[in-house]
Amino acid sequence: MADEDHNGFSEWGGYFEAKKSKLEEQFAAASNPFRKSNLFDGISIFVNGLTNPTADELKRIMMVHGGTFHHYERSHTKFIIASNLPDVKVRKMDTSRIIAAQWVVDCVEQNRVLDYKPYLLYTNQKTTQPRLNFGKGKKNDSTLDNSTVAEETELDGILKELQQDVATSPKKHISHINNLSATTTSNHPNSSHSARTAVDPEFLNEFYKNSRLHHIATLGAGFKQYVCELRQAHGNKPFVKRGELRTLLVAGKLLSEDVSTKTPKRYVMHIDMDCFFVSVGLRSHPDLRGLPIAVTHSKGGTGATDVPVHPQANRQVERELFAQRFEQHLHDNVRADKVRYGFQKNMSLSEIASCSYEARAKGIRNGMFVGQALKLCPELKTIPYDFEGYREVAFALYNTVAQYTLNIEAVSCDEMFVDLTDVLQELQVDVMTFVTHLRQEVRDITACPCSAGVADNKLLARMATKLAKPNGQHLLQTEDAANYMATLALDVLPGVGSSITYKLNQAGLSNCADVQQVSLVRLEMLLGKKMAQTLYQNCRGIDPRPLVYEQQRKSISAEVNYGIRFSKYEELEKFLKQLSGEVHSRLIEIKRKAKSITLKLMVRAAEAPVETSKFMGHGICDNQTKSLLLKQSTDDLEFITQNVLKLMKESGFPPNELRGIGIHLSKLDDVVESKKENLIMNMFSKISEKQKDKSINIPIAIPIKEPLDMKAKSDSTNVLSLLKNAATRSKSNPAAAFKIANFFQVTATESSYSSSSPPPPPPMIHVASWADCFLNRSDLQPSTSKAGLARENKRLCRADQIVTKYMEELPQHMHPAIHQYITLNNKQKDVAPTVEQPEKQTNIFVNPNYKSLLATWVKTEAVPKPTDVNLIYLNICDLVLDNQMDKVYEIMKYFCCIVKTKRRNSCCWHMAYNEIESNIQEKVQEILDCHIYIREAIDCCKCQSFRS
DNA sequence: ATCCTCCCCTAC
DNA sequence: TAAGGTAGGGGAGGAT
Ligand SMILES: Nc1ccn([C@H]2C[C@H](O)[C@@H](COP(=O)(O)OP(=O)(O)OP(=O)(O)O)O2)c(=O)n1
Ligand SMILES: [Mg+2]
Ligand SMILES: [Mg+2]
Ligand SMILES: [Mg+2]
Repeated sequence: MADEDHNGFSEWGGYFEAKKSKLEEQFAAASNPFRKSNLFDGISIFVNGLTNPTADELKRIMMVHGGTFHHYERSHTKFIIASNLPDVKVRKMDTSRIIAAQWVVDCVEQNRVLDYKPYLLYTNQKTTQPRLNFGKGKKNDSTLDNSTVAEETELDGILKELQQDVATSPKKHISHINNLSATTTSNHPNSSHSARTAVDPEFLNEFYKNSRLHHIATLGAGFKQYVCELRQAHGNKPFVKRGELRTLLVAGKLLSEDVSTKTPKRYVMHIDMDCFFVSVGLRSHPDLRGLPIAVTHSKGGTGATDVPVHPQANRQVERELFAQRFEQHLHDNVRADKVRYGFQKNMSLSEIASCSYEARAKGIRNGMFVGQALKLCPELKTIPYDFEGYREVAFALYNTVAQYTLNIEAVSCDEMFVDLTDVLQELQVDVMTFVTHLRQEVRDITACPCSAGVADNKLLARMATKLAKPNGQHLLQTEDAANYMATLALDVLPGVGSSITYKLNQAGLSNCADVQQVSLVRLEMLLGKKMAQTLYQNCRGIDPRPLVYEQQRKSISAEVNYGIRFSKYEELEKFLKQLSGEVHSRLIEIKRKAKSITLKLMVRAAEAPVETSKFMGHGICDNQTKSLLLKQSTDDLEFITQNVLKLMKESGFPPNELRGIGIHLSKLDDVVESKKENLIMNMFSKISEKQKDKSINIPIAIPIKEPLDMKAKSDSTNVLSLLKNAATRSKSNPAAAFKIANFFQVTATESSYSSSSPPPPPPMIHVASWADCFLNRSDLQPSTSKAGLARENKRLCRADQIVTKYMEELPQHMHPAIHQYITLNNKQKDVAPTVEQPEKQTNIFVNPNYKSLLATWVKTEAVPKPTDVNLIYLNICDLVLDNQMDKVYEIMKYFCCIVKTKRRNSCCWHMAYNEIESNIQEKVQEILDCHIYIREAIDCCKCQSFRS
């Protein structure tokens, strides 16, 4: 609670504190004196939309009977009370908690907590998981929080702070604000179906929500970022936790005596959670401990051995094709078995994300199909995913380690390398004593076991972890390394998978001992230079790689190879646009720009059956990739989308043959140290820089120091007022107005071309389509024709150059939102030149373009200025007073949406929104004696935790 | 030589 | 039914 004053948070103290205490007081005052029973003790509800009794009434009932009323949905909200909800929204929700208001009434009437199931609104529920939101704070989970140290150290504070702000990938950010005038349209609660194929607009969300691989990838990337931020925030401060541990160890007489004389030795630790998903899952299924368990989407049991299979799917054929194509996989045990048994009739092809060690004893492995696993172990129990839980435990793991050292190389959400040399040096403690303590701490906090290996390089540390698992630790001495390695199979080496193992096997090498006997040259012939070098060293236990603490991202992508079934180009195009939006928002999230766009396609192999064995799977496919080098790096959605569509068209594949689509952005520009000082000023100066190296003579009107002047004058340096001033000023000061109008008219003309109309079609020269090259495999060497195509593309690029230049350059120097806003104001001024404006500034929302303005504000300001928040609030208030409730609703809805999508992790923005919203609610209450129903507020655990 | 594009491979 | 993503390393072969 005391850690809100980092990163400009404190600016928010006032707003935020006010809100917090108000809410708390409200509740405390309302709940205590009037309580009649404890009927709803421990039960919380959130009212979504219009209900009978009303939300207010339900709130009163809950309070009177000891329950909790949530003003917005939280992760731990027990029930959502609703009467009917729009279909679209229902799909995004966990319908198993949505019940009718009547339940509350009936409970009170009978004075007991009734079974809620008869009151479920949606009975054909799907158990979907919320899609990962990395930036969401820890939820108030007792297993995690109760056991953390009572006193909050400084690092602790930073940890908690940063935990909120790390990169995210939330997947449920559309605002749910009920229309004020909502005469709730007729909905069909039971028509709610899951999005089966990518044709359904909800598919992308639904898929990502449920994709384990998406979740672990996102988490992994998040933790790499997290480590960077922790390190940057930490500076040279001491690690408080080290001192505590030292005291503890002194008390227990566990410090090594002679250590001070030892030559400093390097200690690399590798730490990894044991069967991560399973361990997390078992926390809520304690009865299943000790049994063979798997985490999977499939329910398991008999259902999984008698799964419905599409009548036109042919598992036998697919199995054989797979065998032909991926011969090398048949020598990989897991995959070979997957082929041999997995494709048997009616066996579930759902993958096991993680299985318990009891299951492993029966031969079950991570990644195996459920059907096959059930053959190995018919009593295998399955448990569902708990993505939120993985996030929490992963944070706990990282945070625990981070309190001792930040020499951490993040590997994945359940795994990292740590250089312990420093800590050990300071603590003068034996390595394994330290590791024991650390692991115990992780276990205490997470209730999940982990294992750790220590050695003097990463490879051996990994090997040591393998030896240690499960729930153990191991120190691998370098002297023993070569001998130990000799006993190992090849594929246990990191970087050696089924293909390389296969190649080596073909060459007569079947384990590390064999490879140790082989010359470097021979390995090079087999595997290429780099792999040979690595393998040559690794099989001897040598690994010179340093730990990389701050990992710099090199690319970003979004890919879906599941549920891709299109019949028309329009469907495909719609999906491509969605997917472009997805990568784009990820790109924005990391605040970078990309210079290269790659479209990756999975296309049904000619021989492969149209219906895949795995439900909605990609089956056997050929992969194709096509990339485009931009003239300049971009983060413009429209531009990216257009290029993606262009690449797609070039590919020429029929939509119905596609089985997977991915968009990759690479050649990212350098990271900018976010000096969010005054973005708008940067924009102005960028324009003038551009001006210099451009030979076109655009009259530049705003001297760089103009905004500076404004800054000085208008006591607030915020974007909003700057924008407003720029606009107003143009009205009151004709000279300035001329200049500004002049300038923006020029740029606006160019940009309206670029943003509203698609680029002109390229000259119609025959270009061999990408698919042509691919489909007529027999005709041409693909490489030749591809090269030809590439050449062709480049030429076309050059032909478009002049137009393209504008299209690419303009949007990134000045945000279209901003010039549209300003231009519009100026245009209006031109059209109806000017009654002298009174002192009172015009309401921002009078401008038809207010949405852009809002969006720009949210996007450009890392931390919203109180002045701006106030301004927005006052402006909306005006509308309320003016009884323009439709507009108020519209604004709030949009604002909420923007904050949620653009500022997922920024609690100061969440609070800004909440602040405005609650104040507006009050105003509405006061003036109109009614309430704007908001279905879902900003959904962020961190903010919530402040209030509870 | 060195770069680039289009792959393939691996890991979680 | 099922949710087969994502990032990085690196090789082959052509362009420069
Ligand atoms: N094919 C795979 C491999 C892993 N994972 C997920 C689930 C795992 O729990 C998590 C961590 O992967 P690990 O390789 O660390 O495997 P486990 O933690 O499950 O087991 P171990 O005890 O071997 O580390 O990643 C997955 O979804 N699919
Ligand atoms: Mg693990
Ligand atoms: Mg792991
Ligand atoms: Mg391996």
